[in-house]
Amino acid sequence: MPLQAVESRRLYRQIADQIAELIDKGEYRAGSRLPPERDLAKQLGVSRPSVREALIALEVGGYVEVRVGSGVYVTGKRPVPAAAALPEDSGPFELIRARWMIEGECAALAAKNATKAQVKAIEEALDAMVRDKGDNPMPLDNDRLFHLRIAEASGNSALALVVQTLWDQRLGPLFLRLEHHFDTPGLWELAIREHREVVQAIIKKNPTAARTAMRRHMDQAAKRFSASWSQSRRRGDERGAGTRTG
Amino acid sequence: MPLQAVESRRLYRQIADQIAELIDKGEYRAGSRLPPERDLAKQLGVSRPSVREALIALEVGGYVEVRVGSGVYVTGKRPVPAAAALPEDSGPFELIRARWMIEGECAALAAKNATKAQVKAIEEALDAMVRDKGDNPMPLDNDRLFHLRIAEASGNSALALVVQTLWDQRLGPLFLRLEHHFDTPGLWELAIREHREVVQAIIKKNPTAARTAMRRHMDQAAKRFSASWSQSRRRGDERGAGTRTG
DNA sequence: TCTGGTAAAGTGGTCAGGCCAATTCCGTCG
DNA sequence: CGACGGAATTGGCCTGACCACTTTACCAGA
Repeated sequence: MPLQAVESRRLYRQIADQIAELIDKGEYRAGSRLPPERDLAKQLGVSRPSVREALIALEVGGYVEVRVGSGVYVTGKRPVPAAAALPEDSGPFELIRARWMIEGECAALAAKNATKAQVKAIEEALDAMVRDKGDNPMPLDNDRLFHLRIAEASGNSALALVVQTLWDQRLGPLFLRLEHHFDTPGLWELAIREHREVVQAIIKKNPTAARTAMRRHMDQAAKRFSASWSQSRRRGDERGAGTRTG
Repeated sequence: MPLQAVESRRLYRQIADQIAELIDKGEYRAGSRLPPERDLAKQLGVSRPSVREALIALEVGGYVEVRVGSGVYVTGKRPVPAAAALPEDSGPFELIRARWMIEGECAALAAKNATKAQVKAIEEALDAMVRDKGDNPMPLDNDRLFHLRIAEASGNSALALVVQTLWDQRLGPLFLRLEHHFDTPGLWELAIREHREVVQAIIKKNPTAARTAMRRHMDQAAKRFSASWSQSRRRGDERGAGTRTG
């Protein structure tokens, strides 16, 4: 009975993690076959449907390949542990704080290193944001694009990757509930103005100003978020560790 | 009978595609609830387990969110950029440079915020590294663990996520070739010494020293990497943008 | 009337057992 | 020795059931 009742995560996830761990540990090597579903079920003390669900999760995750009538095989190609995610209990402010730090440096580096083409790409993203600020989901996409292009202009693709990863966290279930609070037209207007300041600092090749402008943008974003946050979550007790400014 | 026998793909994939299509077509909007599993099963002419498998596939794909006792909800967020990866042409130095910046701050924050338990966890990782420095794949795992725990001790889970993401990039094809160059026992000894300095600064709650120690560790890592890099790649032309110091 | 709690309905989570279809394995026959 | 064919293995899918959690509706009490 390796599985606890208290475990709140759904069973198929526990099983999938367990199997994935065995694979990582080298228990089952790439190309080798996993035990039959029935055996796994018995071995783990769960039912076959649960094992099947776990295997499907692993399959869409690319960990294993299922061949009918033959068995389940380990693919071995672990294409970068499919996008780690933020823990459930972490508030959005930690995320914004991380972006404050990282994107501030990105802006500074971009001011130093950006090519003309990259500057143009950044301006285009900003223009698109201005143009689509009425439409519902669009400004957010363009907002993302703007920040991504600045990160790319830093000349460090690892930083660009990080910015992308952090931005993608907004797709998590936690943030979905909040995003529609942002649709107030006035708020987009403010965000655009802050963006413009960042762009101007980059054009002037002034790293310090670019960093300051980006950090200010993040501070304002935190404030805007804060309003809808406390509004939609009354039992709030965010620890805010690492959230405080510096 | 909407489903054909000739269809060779597995049933849960067909169902998942069908539901995803309905979502894309706007049949079910973001945030709205899907019909109950039982209804979907009847409506599509399949059994509930098959519907469940499809929903799990959609869930790990990020299309929907399942809330027990309540229902299945559309997240509305499509692509799930599933683990962005570093571009092929980016050298390892960009990655190290990004870590220089981010993990330096993590160390500083950890020196400020770490709990006793977190400090202990960091020390344990270091001890494990000392203990396993002979074994082949182990020190790298413990190295990863060490850096991860410092990031966690920063109190900002978004930063921890970033560190994890960057570290996972080492699994990419580019880096696998190089890692075995690190197996020289003397190099691990140096790395451990650098780690120890970071730990001591954290224990002393000295953020500045912690940041400096971590950055020095990264600089040294870059140097070590540099040796095996130029050695295994003669046609070198790394642009090194963003790699230069600061 | 309003408020509070409790019962009931709704919904996902999991299990058991079964049958079918594809694949694989192995012994037999040519 | 090789080709054939049947049995065993294994995944695919189904029926039906029971449980736990959430949401809703209703009724008693203030």
